[in-house]
Amino acid sequence: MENESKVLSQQETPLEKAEKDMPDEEILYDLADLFKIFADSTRIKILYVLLESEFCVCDIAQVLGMNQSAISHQLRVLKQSKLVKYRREGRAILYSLADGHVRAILDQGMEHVGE
Amino acid sequence: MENESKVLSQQETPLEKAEKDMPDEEILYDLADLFKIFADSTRIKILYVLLESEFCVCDIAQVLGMNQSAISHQLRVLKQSKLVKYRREGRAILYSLADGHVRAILDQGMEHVGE
DNA sequence: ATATCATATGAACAATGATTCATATGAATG
DNA sequence: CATTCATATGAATCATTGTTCATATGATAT
Repeated sequence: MENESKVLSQQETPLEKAEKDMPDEEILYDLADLFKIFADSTRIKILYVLLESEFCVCDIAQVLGMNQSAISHQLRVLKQSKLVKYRREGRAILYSLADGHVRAILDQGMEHVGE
Repeated sequence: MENESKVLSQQETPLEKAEKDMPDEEILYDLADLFKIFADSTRIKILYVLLESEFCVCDIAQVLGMNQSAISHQLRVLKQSKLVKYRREGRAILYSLADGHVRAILDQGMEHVGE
């Protein structure tokens, strides 16, 4: 007759299961890198501005009360991580959100922050 | 007869709306701080382990192949941000996820990373 | 009580990253 | 074509942070 301890010994332990279910190292790095983008209040502010509409660099800088260079550097980061896209309009370059994931991630975070 | 340009001039511009809809500075800092927690692959790994079950510090250290001190330091960060809780069991201290938000945030991030 | 095991803590170090300043690029306009 | 306006880039600086090493705390078992 099978006793419970014997059955248990054939199953994987929680530790083994945790190890087995762990995503690949590379995926986890990518995930951390994604959250790094959201881990700066300047970038978060930029994303919130772009939730409303597309804007040029100088408008974003004005709303945030920061200099143009700082915003341009951060837009570069956002561009590289495919969270924003851009198009030229006359002299200006208009930035906008690349897709709906940004809003989803911000909203999910806000839910935990609680407001 | 109301013409469209007159109505438009009475409405707020996208820039004004973006400014108005921006959450308070303090909230945005809290949000950035939350994402900072997820912005490190060691902490992400710890959270993934804890998705499975509660574990003691030494088990987590073993699974991740890191020394005990590093894990303890990171658990401190996770504890301070209310993402994990803990209880004593004999000599060991067992850590577990504080609530379901952790899984929700990780899943949302994974969706963008794409796997 | 003392030795042991699990965890926490503090200091030090290296690495990363955000902002500023100065300057370069590059398109548009006169 | 030269000037101007908008944006990008590079170097420098300052702050933050993850890890390690050494050690402290604190509970348990002999």
